[in-house]
Amino acid sequence: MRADAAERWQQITRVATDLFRRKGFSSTSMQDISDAVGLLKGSLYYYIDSKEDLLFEILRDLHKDGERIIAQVKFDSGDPLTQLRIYLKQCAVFGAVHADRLAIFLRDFHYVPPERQSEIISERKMYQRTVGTLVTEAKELGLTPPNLDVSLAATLISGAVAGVHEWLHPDGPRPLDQAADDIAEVLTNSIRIPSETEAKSVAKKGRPRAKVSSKARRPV
Amino acid sequence: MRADAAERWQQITRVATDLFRRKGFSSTSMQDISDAVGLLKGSLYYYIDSKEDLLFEILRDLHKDGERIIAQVKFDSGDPLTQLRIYLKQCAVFGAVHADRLAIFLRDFHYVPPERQSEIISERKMYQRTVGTLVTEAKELGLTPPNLDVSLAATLISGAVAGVHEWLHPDGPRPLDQAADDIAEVLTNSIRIPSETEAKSVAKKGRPRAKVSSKARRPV
DNA sequence: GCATTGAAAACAAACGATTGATGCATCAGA
DNA sequence: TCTGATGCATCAATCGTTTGTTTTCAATGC
Repeated sequence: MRADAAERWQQITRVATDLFRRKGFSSTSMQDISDAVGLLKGSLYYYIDSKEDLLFEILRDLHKDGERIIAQVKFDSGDPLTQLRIYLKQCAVFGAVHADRLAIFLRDFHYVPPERQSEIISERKMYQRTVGTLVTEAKELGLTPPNLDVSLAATLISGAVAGVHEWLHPDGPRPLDQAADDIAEVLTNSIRIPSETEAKSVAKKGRPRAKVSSKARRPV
Repeated sequence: MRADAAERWQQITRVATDLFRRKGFSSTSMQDISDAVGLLKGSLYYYIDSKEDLLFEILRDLHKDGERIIAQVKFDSGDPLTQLRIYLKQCAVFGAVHADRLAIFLRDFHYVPPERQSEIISERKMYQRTVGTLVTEAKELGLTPPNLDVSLAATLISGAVAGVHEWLHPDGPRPLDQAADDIAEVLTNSIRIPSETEAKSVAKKGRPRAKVSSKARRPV
């Protein structure tokens, strides 16, 4: 077999990932993909079975990468909040590194044929379940406010870390590791018991606030 | 008796909103909409100029509702963290109530013709700017950890509250007002100064876990 | 070392279906 | 009768996909 077959496949998935991310799955045509690859659109079907199949392959690869990352997280040290922090940091890094495919997953997953969805969807539930477990344990140990709604907090935190991919980039101004650390800390802090701090009286004079500027311009 | 023109228009936007939410903008056809409304697809063009125009009208209505809600928020009482809590609560309620159009906005906004996007996009930036301002003020007053990354925290909180619409429903098990209150509190708590709490020794049977030591210190 | 061969890889052309959109006819109510 | 509202037929373009053919190139035989 030709050695560049695998290379072509990688090229196709890479190009398709980029287009799906930018334009969305259903408004990306096979023509778009084949143009970017440099083939005729019919030739793509030598590598894939269908457009939905291509989406499935991309997301399944993401799924595998996600499983591998999660398996590397060590849960055997520290209190639940420390563990949660470590876990959330990993999630943040993962989101930044795989932002493209993650965005496609969160937005276009429903285009995957239903009978093939189950092979992918398990991972996300496990994400949320892991967070939920750690939050629950933290509350049982008295590390959280006693009236904390565990389910709500876990869902909120899961959703927050799932949205990180939209704005955290691996090549941003700050090192990714530091930013992910901060993210994990802020999110973990959201269920910690706050100290009763008084505001230092830094009297601010009349502050202009963000205001609704309705420049009702009608370009129509 | 031609007053049912407005009624038809409402019906069209309502049906389109539902379809756009469930299937996405680009995979919802005019045929789908006209079928649901009970007209032939050609007849829809008596009410709209184009498919993108219909999307624009829907999102602009959402935009207006958003502006109205924000204008009602009172910023003149309490410390920044209290104000932030109030603001985030309003955002959460808004997200739950207008979940359909918000989901469309966050996912399919880029289908709005570029020359019309500016009329809508201002609102979202203001959301984030308001959060950023309040977080900054809180830090200046010493209400947050001194090493808090203001920009990161604000972005994180904004993203978290923007994702609430995916899981918070007005007719959920808990009253919407209570749930939104909890959400706002948890998110505000994320930038509060935590107290150094020690975990109560709650013996957990089963697997040995959660070694509670003096690891409660926060690095960074 | 060169010609032959056969599968891999890509082209070329078309398929039927659907897309958003248009123009005109028609119908009903004021 | 006049006008707002809808039906009806159709447009060109594009969609994802299929089929048959051609090109490319490494392995093979001699």
